[in-house]
Amino acid sequence: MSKAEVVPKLMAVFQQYGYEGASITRFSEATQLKRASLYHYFPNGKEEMATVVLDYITQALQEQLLAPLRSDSPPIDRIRAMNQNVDAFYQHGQQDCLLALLSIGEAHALFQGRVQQALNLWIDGLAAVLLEAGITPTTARHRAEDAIVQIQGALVLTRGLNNTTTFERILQQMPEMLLRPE
Amino acid sequence: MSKAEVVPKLMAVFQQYGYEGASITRFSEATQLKRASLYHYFPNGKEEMATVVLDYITQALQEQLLAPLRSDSPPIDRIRAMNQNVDAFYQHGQQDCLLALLSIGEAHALFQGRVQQALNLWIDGLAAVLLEAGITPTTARHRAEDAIVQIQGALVLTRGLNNTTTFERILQQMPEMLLRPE
DNA sequence: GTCTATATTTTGATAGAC
DNA sequence: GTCTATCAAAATATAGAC
Repeated sequence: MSKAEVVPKLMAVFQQYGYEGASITRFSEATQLKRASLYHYFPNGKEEMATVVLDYITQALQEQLLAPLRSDSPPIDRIRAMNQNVDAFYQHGQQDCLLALLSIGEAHALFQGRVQQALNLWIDGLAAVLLEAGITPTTARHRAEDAIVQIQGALVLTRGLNNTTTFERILQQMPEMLLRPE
Repeated sequence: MSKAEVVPKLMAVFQQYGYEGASITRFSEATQLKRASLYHYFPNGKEEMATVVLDYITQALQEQLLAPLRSDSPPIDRIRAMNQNVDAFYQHGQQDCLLALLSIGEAHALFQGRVQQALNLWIDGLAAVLLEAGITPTTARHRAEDAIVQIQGALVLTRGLNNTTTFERILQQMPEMLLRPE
């Protein structure tokens, strides 16, 4: 099995259990590899696994969420395209966000830099579209932050209420929220 | 030391490390009690501790966040009063929300009922104020959900960006967001 | 109510065979 | 590259003294 096949399975474990809840045993079950095999791929254990997974999702962020924002369609259609992929990315809100999970507990100190970088990529990508749509810079930045705030908050509520309707509603109202007149 | 003095210290550990990251050793350090003493108070260990902490914060939610919503001031002032306490409750966004943390990993199955109940109390309390302010029922429910979404999302961003400005801005714009014309 | 001591299980990690 | 075997450390939990 190649490393490229292993990483998404590790990601799934981190997404389900968070950093401290993700044990080597759980990784072993998810990948069908014994503990020692995992250490062959990742000599520094869990911390290295999380680093690789973070790089993997940062690339997914760029390809699946940011790329659609740079098409030549009208701004509102680009945001809708991103949101369709957001919906798939988080499985209608049923999948936790790793950037949020890796900010908790001892993971926070370890991965703060990478998490911050990924979130800023996302915010900057959204703000760029809003600028193109004629929104002023400060407002564009604020609204882009609000979009990520709403996605992350909706994920929390989806889990807490055990119900994806809020997540879907938030995504639906987001394009017009972002592009409303100032 | 009484149980009432112990509970807030346990809460702080859960808030910092999440459910799976909170170990009996960390509880022992935080309370200055040896492991066995903690089992004297909570024979069922960590699960019972989390249950008691959840009841404790549900009460704090009612007293500190919901009570201000039932004053006889104008709706906008009541929401502002709640938000002042939200700001203190989460220490300007620097303290994680236990309702979010206890929805992760194995904690989710254990505490889903209590978490859902607490979140619905909060949403219902906010929606009631919006109804009094003349907002129609469906919109009131949606906006109340949006408020909790924004608070939770802002907490995630505060941690991820290592910066409380977004949290403060979200709280500041929330009263007018909630009461804007339909 | 708090402690020491101890038992048990789980976790993280490594050595070395194939 | 994957495994078995093994270890040390940490975690959960209990018994019983004071």
